[in-house]
Amino acid sequence: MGRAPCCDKASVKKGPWSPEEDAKLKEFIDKHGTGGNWIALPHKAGLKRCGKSCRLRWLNYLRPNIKHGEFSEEEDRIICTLYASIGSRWSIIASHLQGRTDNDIKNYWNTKLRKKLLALLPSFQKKQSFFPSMPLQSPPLSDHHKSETILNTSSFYNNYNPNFMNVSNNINSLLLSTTTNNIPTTSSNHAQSHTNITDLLYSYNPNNIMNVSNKYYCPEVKERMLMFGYGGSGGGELSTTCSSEGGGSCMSQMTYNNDHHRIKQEDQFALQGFGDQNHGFMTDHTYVDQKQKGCLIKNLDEVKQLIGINSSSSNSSSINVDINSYLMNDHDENKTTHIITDGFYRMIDGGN
DNA sequence: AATGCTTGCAACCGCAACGTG
DNA sequence: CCACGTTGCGGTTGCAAGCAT
Repeated sequence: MGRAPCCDKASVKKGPWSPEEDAKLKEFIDKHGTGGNWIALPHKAGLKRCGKSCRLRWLNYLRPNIKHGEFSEEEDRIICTLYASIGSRWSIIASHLQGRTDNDIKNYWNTKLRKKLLALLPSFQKKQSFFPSMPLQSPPLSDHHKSETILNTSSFYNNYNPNFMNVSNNINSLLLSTTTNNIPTTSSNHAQSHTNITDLLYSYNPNNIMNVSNKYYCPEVKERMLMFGYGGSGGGELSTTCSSEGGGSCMSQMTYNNDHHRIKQEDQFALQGFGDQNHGFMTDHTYVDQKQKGCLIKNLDEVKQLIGINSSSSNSSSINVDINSYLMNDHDENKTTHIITDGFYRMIDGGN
């Protein structure tokens, strides 16, 4: 037995909104607000639309101060930074970009920005093995996405070369220098594997392996690492056997207990601060609230600072963008979560 | 000019979280 | 505490426009 539909699908219109519908919705909300009830709104406004559809239309298109059009380099960097930190939490990312909607950012990422980053991947293809003992699998691709040739995760890791630290000097040059011509694609823009870009963003830095304990636990990261195939034992547990010594030959060791609710509730603490105090980019050392223990980005200014676009420096290459050496300090004794996530920024920063 | 392919984006869908009685 | 309705979110899809052949 399925859940009750949110509206009578037989009597609601679907598909693109007409200018008349837009005008009706906008006029109604301008006059009366949403009334705190989107389900009832279309009826009151005289629209033959589902409440969810009205809400979406308003939020993504009709509400004031929506910004459409090209994303700036700064916006690119912010998106990349936040994506590397928190993953596909588009609403959170959108909250850091004035006038952008989560849908906009999601589309932009999926169609353009990810390609820029993927363009970096061929640099790793011919490299030597780095995670030979670490089986990885890609998530299933939707039909929409299956047609594209992708770099598989295993080859990415298996072909690691420490020299990849020097691939690019900074994120700015990365974002500017890559073109779609470099991208190993075949037929569909939809087909690039999320796995691969995530691998890129999460690529491992051996210099950091010794520093990952007692850092700052990022539940989203833990969750996502499993989503992207690091968890292989089916019951939600993963234990990657590897050495964390001698320069590091493994990136993670963790146990996962399917505690998604807890993870979700910690979202509220996300974006308040993040980083690795051992790498000297935190502005203070009081940011770890034992109650919160979140993956925390303090604010946009900090993000900008971390990625080298603060007011004091327009040269992002001069700044160590070691912003994702998070975060591994799960105080639950039943779990250990050691994940390396700063490779991306180290990589584009030349490994400093 | 016609056709097929690719791209970009608006919109839909389903699920989880949240709020309320 | 529970049930149920609503909201918010992220993944996915459909389609129009642009591009290549």
